[in-house]
Amino acid sequence: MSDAAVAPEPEAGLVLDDDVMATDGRVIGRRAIQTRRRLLDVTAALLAERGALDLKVIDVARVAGASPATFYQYFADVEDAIAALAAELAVSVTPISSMLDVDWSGVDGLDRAREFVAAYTRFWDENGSVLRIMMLRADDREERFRQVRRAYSEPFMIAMVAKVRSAQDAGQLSVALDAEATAGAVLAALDRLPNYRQNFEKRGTSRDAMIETVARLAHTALTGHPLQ
Amino acid sequence: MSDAAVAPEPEAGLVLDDDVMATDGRVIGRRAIQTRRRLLDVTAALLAERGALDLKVIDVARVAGASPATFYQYFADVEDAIAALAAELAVSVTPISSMLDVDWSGVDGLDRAREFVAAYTRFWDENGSVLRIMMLRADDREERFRQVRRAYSEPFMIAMVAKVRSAQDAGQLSVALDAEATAGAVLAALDRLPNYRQNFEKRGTSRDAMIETVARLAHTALTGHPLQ
DNA sequence: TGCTCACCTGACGGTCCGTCAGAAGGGTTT
DNA sequence: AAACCCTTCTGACGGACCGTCAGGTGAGCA
Repeated sequence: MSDAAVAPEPEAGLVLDDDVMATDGRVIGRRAIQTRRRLLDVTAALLAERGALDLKVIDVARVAGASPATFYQYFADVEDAIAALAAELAVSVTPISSMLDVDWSGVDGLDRAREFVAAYTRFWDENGSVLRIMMLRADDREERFRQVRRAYSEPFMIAMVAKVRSAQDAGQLSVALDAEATAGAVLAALDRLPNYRQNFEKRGTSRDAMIETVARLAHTALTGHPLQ
Repeated sequence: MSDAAVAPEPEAGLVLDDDVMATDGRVIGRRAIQTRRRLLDVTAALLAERGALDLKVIDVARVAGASPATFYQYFADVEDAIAALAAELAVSVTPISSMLDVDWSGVDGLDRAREFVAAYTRFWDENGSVLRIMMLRADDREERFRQVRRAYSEPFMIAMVAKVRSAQDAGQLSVALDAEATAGAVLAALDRLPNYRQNFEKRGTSRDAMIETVARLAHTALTGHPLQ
């Protein structure tokens, strides 16, 4: 039969599919978990394909081979599904924030910075369509997304603030710089730059050059080492 | 008298209410211009008040005291109105991009940087709800918003790239830094940081400290002067 | 085979969209 | 001021999508 709707990615990854509840509060079983996952995967796919504002429940359901009513069994609305996707990303990004645990003040600090920036940029390339909505709705003061964004950003902020403080303690970095603001500025650049990439490439700036440059700027801002 | 033929357009009035067309292509008169403006103002107000995704044509029309059909006479849909608002912002931001025309390499360079960052942050505080959608939809590869965003960002990019290049020519700044990417990183930080402000203030970082810190980081990135 | 319960869906009232044809406004001519 | 005309506005409508029921379906088990 060719009536099979889009086959969802079998690669599950580190998802929190256990302890998931339906909208009526009951804990769901194995079959329901699969259905929910299919709906989430289709939501992510359509989000990447069309834009952010053209996402209809009816389309997600149809592509997932389910009825719209099924969608509402697991999510209050489309944003609820996007929030669930964003919460998964907040978990799956931790390997990247862990990359900040190594010291950047040594001779290979710039190499570590470069690896980190490359990994973070790649993560945005892969998940930008969900992350962008997370950012937008958090900026819009939607509490649900603010919480998810905090969970997402916190590890980066903590690690970067620690770098700034230790550079300041070592006398490498001016204490006129606010540690939180410095970390925030670096993270802000990392969060927006991947979105500018297409424009850069149109102007002749390659992805690698962008990563190299941002790595150097971040390295300087977080360690106080001179710009090289 | 009032219809002086050769009078050059006073480009100061940052609104493009002249030469505005209805969706059917006809040039509209004075009464229609007022109606259109009312609809735009209400759109901006509701956008700031509720979030980005909860904006209905029917609400805009009702608050503006018009019929939904009137709205469609001037805009194809809600996004079209937001794009028009963003286009106005791209014009009204030019006084701020002009602030970059002064030199930052002298002893008062940091003061100029601080003034610039403060002005740009304030502009985001006032117009963030429209700018955020412009950014999101441009990131979503919506051509209309990409064009508006380019018009908005271009003056900043040009001026910042010029700063980087001249610092590199003067031997103040490493040529390992790509000029476009450096300018983009600074602009990226400026575009996202105002949105993090609330979180900062919750953590005890004041608005002024944020501006001060970002000004120092931007000053260093664009001039090559050491971080002070 | 038939039972059971977790899971799924058809169908429906309601809201909003986007588009007409025609009404209302307001300026000009007679 | 009445008649005219062009611009601007709107009531009303078919259609799309929303979100919610009550009831249908099927996998596992006796």
